[in-house]
Amino acid sequence: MSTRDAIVEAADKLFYENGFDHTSFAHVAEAVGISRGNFYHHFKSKDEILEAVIDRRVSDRLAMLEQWDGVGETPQARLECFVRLLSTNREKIRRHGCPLGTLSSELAKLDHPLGPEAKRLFDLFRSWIRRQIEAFGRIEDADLLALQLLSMSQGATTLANVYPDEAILDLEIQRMLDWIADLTPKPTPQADQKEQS
Amino acid sequence: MSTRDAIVEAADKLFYENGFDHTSFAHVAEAVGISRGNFYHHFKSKDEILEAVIDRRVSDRLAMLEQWDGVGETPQARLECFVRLLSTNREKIRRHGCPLGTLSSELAKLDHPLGPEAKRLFDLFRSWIRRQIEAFGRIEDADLLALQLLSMSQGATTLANVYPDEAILDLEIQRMLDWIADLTPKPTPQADQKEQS
DNA sequence: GTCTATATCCAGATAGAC
DNA sequence: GTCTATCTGGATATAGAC
Repeated sequence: MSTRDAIVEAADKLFYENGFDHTSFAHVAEAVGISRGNFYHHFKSKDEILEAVIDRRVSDRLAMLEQWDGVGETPQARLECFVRLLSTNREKIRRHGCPLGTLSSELAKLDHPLGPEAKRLFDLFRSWIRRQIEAFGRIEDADLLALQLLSMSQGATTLANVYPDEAILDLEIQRMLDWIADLTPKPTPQADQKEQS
Repeated sequence: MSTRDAIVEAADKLFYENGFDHTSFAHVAEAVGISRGNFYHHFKSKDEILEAVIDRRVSDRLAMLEQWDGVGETPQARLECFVRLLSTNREKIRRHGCPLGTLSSELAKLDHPLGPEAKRLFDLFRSWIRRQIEAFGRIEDADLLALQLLSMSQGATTLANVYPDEAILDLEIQRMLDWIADLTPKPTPQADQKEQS
């Protein structure tokens, strides 16, 4: 692996664990095993490293979403991949929150020019979830429902970070799974007022 | 107002807008109109200012919750005060997120010793919401439902911060109001119409 | 490409005059 | 109680040797 990639990988991890602003070159240098001065052969500034980290996260998540596209037979099974991600990473989430949400929040507070770039990560999930929901046939409100699932995941990860010692994340995960199950089109047993035409 | 109070007030605002770590004494000094050196007559360290800011937020929210206790006739009306708070502060939320959630997230990333103190702010709302729900007669799951409402508010504020230009916060607020309405014990199951469309 | 050495700046914190 | 002046450390960033 190239030194550049090693820097981006270590910075990605440290930005997540300790925050972008709080992470210094000294921290990254120690993690990679190089000297501080060496950074500037690969990056002109700290912001350039942040940009590379965001790009790395984008391509990483993009690859993951494309892999999920090949999972299961139903959009429900694919949406469950998203929820399962929270379960798999529960320990990290409890300690450091959501890698997307916390970065976005921090850059917003710093009024950082790359804040809008972090939004791309959310857009990635937003549109992928929307496509799954559209596969249910719910075209009109697919985007709103996608935002709803994203909102649930952000609420779950934030609370799990506040109360790391409680089983809150698992409860929220179950709520999300139930929500996905309720998305499935089913014959309406009780009187339903709607379905115009 | 004493200089000490002025410092805490300005620090509270700046910590919220720009983050605790990123806010320097120079920023606070300029906002208050005093010199940097004067801080140390009132506080021994920056962490002491943070502690005072958290105490201020706690007593501030406590007073607000006590005021809400006198609002309306039903627990539903009181819970709506909580949701209305998001609506009233929508512009600040879009720009800086939730004052509780973002502080808690930042202190977790910094591994700051006062991180657990920030949790007190969540506990305040958690127990207040729980009491309102218990007033509905739902004793067993009141705490879980309180966490659910807190989770919704955190998801809503985080997404509103990510997508400040969209009307996402208002949609989430409506979802929360619907959720509160569904909490109300209903005599006739016929009147139950959920939005499963 | 990687290193050491250093420049520059700004942070938190201190000392002491008034 | 407030100020100015200063200490000290750590941050980003640069220069130049190897």
